[in-house]
Amino acid sequence: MKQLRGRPRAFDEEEAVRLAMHYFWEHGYDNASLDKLLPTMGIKKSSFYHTFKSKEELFSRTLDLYREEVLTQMQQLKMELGPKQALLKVLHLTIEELKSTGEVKGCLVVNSGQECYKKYPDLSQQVAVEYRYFSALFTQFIDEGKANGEIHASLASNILASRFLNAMNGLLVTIQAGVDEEMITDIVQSIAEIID
Amino acid sequence: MKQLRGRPRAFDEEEAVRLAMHYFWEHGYDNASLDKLLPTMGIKKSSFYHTFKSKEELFSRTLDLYREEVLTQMQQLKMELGPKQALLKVLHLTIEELKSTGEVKGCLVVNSGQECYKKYPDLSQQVAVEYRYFSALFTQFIDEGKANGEIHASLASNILASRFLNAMNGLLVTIQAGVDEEMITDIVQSIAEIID
DNA sequence: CTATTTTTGTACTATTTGGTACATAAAGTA
DNA sequence: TACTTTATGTACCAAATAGTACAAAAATAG
Repeated sequence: MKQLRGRPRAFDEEEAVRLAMHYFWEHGYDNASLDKLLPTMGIKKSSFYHTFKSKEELFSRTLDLYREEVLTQMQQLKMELGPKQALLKVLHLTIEELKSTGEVKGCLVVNSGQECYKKYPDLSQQVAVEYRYFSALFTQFIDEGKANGEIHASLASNILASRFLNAMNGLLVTIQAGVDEEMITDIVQSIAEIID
Repeated sequence: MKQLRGRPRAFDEEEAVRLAMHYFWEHGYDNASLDKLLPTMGIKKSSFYHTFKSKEELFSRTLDLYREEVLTQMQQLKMELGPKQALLKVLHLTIEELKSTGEVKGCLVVNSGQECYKKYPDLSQQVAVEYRYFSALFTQFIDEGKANGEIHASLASNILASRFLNAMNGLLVTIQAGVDEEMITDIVQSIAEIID
């Protein structure tokens, strides 16, 4: 699968997408202008448009990459901590980030869901797809937690997963609305109890 | 308090702010360009900058107006339905909107919290202020519901209010992420139970 | 060495953005 | 009527935006 003809590419495509992903994650889609994105990716405009069709196409790839990476990391956490503690770890990572940096980036997929809603139908639809991956994994983890004996909640696992995800989504919004840390701590506790 | 000198204003300032509020609510702050906002408000650029300092200043006024209007409407609902049912009505309005229009505008203050976070510090701070008004009213309603005997939850009212608000924030995000209506219905039910 | 193919660097473009300049219109005041 | 004050209409502007044009560079194939 080696290069046959023409000038060889001077950058790693996958790595460029990864760098873009982090920039989008930090700044959002619209707010990530190409003029700042391209230096971050370490390539020039001509290379960009030669490799990627458009800004939207690049963003679409970062959404896929993000979902892949998060899912992989969660599987890793599950191996280390078990399914229930893995879910709780994801929850706690948010407030650890808040306490250490004073800010919170949130979830790229969830953020994009809000930013793209009613504005970028294609991206919006992709967000729905990516979200279902998270939902499915959370459901699976909860199932395993029940089998484990770690989770005692009686409701269906997919119901518990959607409630857990919903409350976590709210948590990000609530933090961004500037609610006191004390309240945040209580909310986190109440979210954890969903999968008790 | 009548006009003394100079050409009289040809538009109603309060009404212009209200029209702007609805446009911002529908399209978001950044996405509401002056070129579309001004026709909506029914005024020209010169009048706009003569009356309002800047786009940001106008938006600040719409945030205040929005909070005032929502709080007034909630007081009205409380008089009609009592405190607990008023809170539940606010919750249900979201899915009624979703079912009738297929979309959801959300809460202007909450939406702005996310859009302005890390980008417009002044607006972000104002959002935190407005949010506290909501939080305080929700707390008060829950207090009254307890006194009423309608609400039996044992936790402190401000805790319940923040959990209720948090879950409602999540609901908007979850809807925008494209989750099935079946799940949404369950989530709504679980939110209602917070103030049972 | 020449031709072909692919990538890259530089310059440009058309549109949209929030905001200004400035003359004119419409009122009150002397 | 002349003067002052406030509001409006039209034209403009500088910056930023995503995306293009095109020639030069760097590789392989013959």
